[in-house]
Amino acid sequence: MDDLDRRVIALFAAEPRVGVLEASRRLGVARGTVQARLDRLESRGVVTGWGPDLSPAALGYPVTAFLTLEIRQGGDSGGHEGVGAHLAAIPEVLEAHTTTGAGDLLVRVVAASNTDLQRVIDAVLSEPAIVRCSTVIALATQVPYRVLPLTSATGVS
Amino acid sequence: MDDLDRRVIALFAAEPRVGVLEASRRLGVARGTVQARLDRLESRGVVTGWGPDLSPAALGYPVTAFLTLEIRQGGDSGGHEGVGAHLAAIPEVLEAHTTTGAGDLLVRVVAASNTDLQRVIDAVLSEPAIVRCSTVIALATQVPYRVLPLTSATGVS
DNA sequence: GGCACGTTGGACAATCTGTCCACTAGAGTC
DNA sequence: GACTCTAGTGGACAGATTGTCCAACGTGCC
Repeated sequence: MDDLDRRVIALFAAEPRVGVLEASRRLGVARGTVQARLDRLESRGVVTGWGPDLSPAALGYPVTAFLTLEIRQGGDSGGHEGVGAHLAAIPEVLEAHTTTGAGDLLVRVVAASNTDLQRVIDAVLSEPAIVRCSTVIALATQVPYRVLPLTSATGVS
Repeated sequence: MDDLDRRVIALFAAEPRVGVLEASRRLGVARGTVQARLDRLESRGVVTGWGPDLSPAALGYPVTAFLTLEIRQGGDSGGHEGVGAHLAAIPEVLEAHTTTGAGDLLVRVVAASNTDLQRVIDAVLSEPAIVRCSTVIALATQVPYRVLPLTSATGVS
C-alpha cells in the first residue's frame, strides 16, 4: 500500500471506465505495473469487487431507516444465527450487524415510503426471537458512504 | 426496470469483469441492447458507479462502530451543516446521516483497533456543537451490505 | 557474488469497444 | 387501417485494449 497503490485506487475510483492501459499512461508507469498492482490489491482483499453500485432510491426505495433489535437472551430457537438468516431473507434489509450492548442487532433497511416502512418492520419482527425494536429514520445524508479517504490516511503496511 | 434489466444487473454484479459483448451472449440478446440497458440504468441513476469496492478491514481498519450524536439545539455555530463538514473531514467517518429523534446524527466510523477507536471518537467530538455521543461497536456482520436483492423485489416502473 | 522481486519497454494475436447501418416488431395515435 | 415512435436485432468497420509472453535493469537481502 504505497503511494502508487493509492494513486491507482484513486484513479479507478474517480474514473472506473479507464482501462489499464489508459491508467498506466495517466500514472506514468508501465501497463504491467498497473495490472500487477491491481492484482495484488485484489488478492490482498483491499479491492473486493468492481460491481455496479446500485442506488436504493433509484430502485424505488428512497426511505432508509436503522433498526435496533433486541434478541431474546439464552435463546432456544437459534438466537443470533437464526435471526441473521431471517434478516438475510428480507430484500429490504441491506445490512445487519451484531453490536455491543445488550446483545443487540443494528439493521439498515430501506422502504418505498414511510408507510411501506411499516411493512418492512413487520417483516423483520415476524421473527419471534426479536424482543424489542427501535427505529430511527434517516432524514438527510451528511456524509455519503465512502472509503476512499481511508487510503490516504494510511495505516497499512 | 424489467426482467432484462434485472438480469443485466445481476450478471454484472456476479461477474463485473465480463464485457458488454460477453454479457450479450450470456443473456441471449444483441450487444446493442445490453449497452442501451446499461446506459439507461446509469442515466436513471440506478447504477451510480463502477468503482472498486474497498475493504476498510483490509486497509487496516477492522473495527467498525456506530456513533449516535446529539447536536446542540438552536445552534449559533452552524448546527447540522457545520457538523457535517466536520465529519466529512475525518477519513475514518465512512457515513453520516441525520435521523429522526432529538436532532440526532448516526455516524459510521472505522478504526484500527478498539484503542484507536478512542482517537477517532475524540476527533469526532472535537466539534463543540456535539452535546452527547453514544457508541456501539459492530461485532459480527450478519448481513453484509447488499442492494442486489432489491432489484428482484421490484417496486419501480 | 548470487538471488528474489518489482518494474520497464516491447511485442503478439485475439478480443472488445464505439459507432454506424438497415430492418423488424410492438405500442400508441389518428 | 395507416402512421409514428421506441426498442431490439444482426451485421459491419476501424481503432483500441486485453492477456500474455519476453529480456533487461535496479534494489534489497542472504
